[in-house]
Amino acid sequence: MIRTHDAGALRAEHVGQTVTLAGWVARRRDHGGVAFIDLREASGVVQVVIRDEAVAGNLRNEYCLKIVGEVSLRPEGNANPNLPSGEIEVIATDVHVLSESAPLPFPVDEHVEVGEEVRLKHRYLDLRRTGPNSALRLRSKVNKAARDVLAAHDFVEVETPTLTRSTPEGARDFLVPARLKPGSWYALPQSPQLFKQLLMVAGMERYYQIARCYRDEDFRADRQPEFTQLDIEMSFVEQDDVIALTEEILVALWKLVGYDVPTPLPRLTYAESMARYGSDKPDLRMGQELVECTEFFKDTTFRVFQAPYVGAVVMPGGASQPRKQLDAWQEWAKQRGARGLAYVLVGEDGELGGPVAKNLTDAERAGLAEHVGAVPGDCIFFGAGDVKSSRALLGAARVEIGRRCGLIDEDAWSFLWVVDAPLFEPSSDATASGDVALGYSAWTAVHHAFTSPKDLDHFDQDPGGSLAWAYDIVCNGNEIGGGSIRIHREDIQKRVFAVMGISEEEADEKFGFLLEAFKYGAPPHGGIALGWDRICALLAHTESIRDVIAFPKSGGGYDPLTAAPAPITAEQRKEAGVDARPAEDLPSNA
RNA sequence: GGCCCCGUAGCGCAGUUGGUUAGCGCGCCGCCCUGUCACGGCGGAGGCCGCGGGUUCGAGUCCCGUCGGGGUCGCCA
Repeated sequence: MIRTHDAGALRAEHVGQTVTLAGWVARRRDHGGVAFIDLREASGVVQVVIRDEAVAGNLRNEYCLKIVGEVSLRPEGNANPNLPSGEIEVIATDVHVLSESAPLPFPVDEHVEVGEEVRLKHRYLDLRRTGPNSALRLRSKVNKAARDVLAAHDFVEVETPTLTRSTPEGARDFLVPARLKPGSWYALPQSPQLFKQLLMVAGMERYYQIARCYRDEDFRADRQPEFTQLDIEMSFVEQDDVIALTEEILVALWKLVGYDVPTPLPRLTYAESMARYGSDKPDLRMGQELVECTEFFKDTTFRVFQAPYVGAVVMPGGASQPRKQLDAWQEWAKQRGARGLAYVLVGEDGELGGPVAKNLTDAERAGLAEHVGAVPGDCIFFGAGDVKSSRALLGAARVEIGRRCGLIDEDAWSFLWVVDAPLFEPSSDATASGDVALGYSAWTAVHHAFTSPKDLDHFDQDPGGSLAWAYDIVCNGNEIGGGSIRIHREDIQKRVFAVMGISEEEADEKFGFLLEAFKYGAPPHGGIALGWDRICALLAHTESIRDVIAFPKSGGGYDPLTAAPAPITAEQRKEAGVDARPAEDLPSNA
């Protein structure tokens, strides 16, 4: 090694030692006769004293240096308590410039706001900063912690192909031209779903992989075209086994940030979660549950509330919002596709106000506040209409209320399982191309087509009412993972396909290899996939998953650093076979 | 794909009702400075106001389009 000591690890106990350090100039304070250099490297920062002006004067920020010097106690009164190494300094006897630095595109400094675009373009500089740097180090520890837990349970880490066929997650595939078979294409996996099930047939029994997944969808704050899952599959297990293992992993992960996850984690059924929180990933760090009002308004004369569902959510102190703010809520609701957001203000005297109040009967006005749990000064928001969309609106309002009223404790952790998800949903709800593409019936799989029904005997008689052995793990309002017990019996699988309207030919074409594998003594199995980027972002206390990805892409799937995606040459185009005409295109899914 | 916000010096931003030479802080360059720690002082350089078009005597400012970024809904577990 070029260095003998880690700069940031030097303490008073090292005083008197001659050390060789290597690192970067974080800052230079040049006083002419004496200059101070903050030398930064992975372990931290130490102050280097240079008494030769000719040497110090030529140094600039982010020069890469080798320093030989003696560790010395700082003079009386000159210690810096803000620095772990603040009691000492290194008196340089030799300063060697390993590498100069051009003027920086942005300051490599903790306390300077820099736009994300320029940071990502020069991510290697951004990552020199403590915050971004430690996020990646944390991620590495997260990986190790998970691997340790899984290794202790005899899990086998297996890599699966990234050049493959489309997997049935329902998103758009990234496609790769096959040079040796012009006109044919690989798909990048949306997840290793099919492979991990094959590994169960293969008798691996316990598989995991920190797997890269690819989905060609529009981008959001929370999304990257390639992202990472901790992918797990186990044989001979039931739902509780997968849940128990997952909880063990979560305990190990959150231990890294000094939090003891209390297990077993609470569970909520999907139906209950939707009814109480209007969401399948409720944030339990706040209250403000939705209040069912359908029965309360069953005889109402107010037309808007003569609906299959009426629900409410209370905004504490919301009655004092100015009119402009209440109008903003209407806009907010309209943006979500609702007609508006009815509200009633509970005055300090208990009198109800707002445009809706006068439409209510005396009896309704008398009992309303108590029914929804509102107190004087509160605002009651209502959602009325069909159950699903009304609850979704109220659920979103609940979260928004939490944010605006500061009801969420940002230091708190709330975990829960959402279980008993429906097996199917009406295809009309799944407007996407992907899910609908699998079959042409009224029903499509909520999770995916290989999820086991809870009631093996009757699920196809009442597709809309049947439940799945599927479970989602939710943390602070984020779905951080989800999985299911899979179908391992050919007859059940065929019946599920039948409900979804997937013909034998189509099933064969899309994943015949899996169905074939299942003919040879497939074990009962199930698993889970954890959203690794989001989990790391939560642990790092950062908003964006970009902060825990070494080289993330920006909007539109653009990589600001490499400028990918990029055009290709005519030669590449020809060789790759991008324009080759296949013998015949597959039938359209639409 | 819909809607909203933002593009001004290397970085972060200001720029009035449309008005003459576009500012501030940091950084950068030069000089000075022996105890600083986000050191300090003096001086200096640095601008296609994202791009294209329009309105106007006159556009950083108003209008249309476009590109880039961010957010949100759709989509996506």
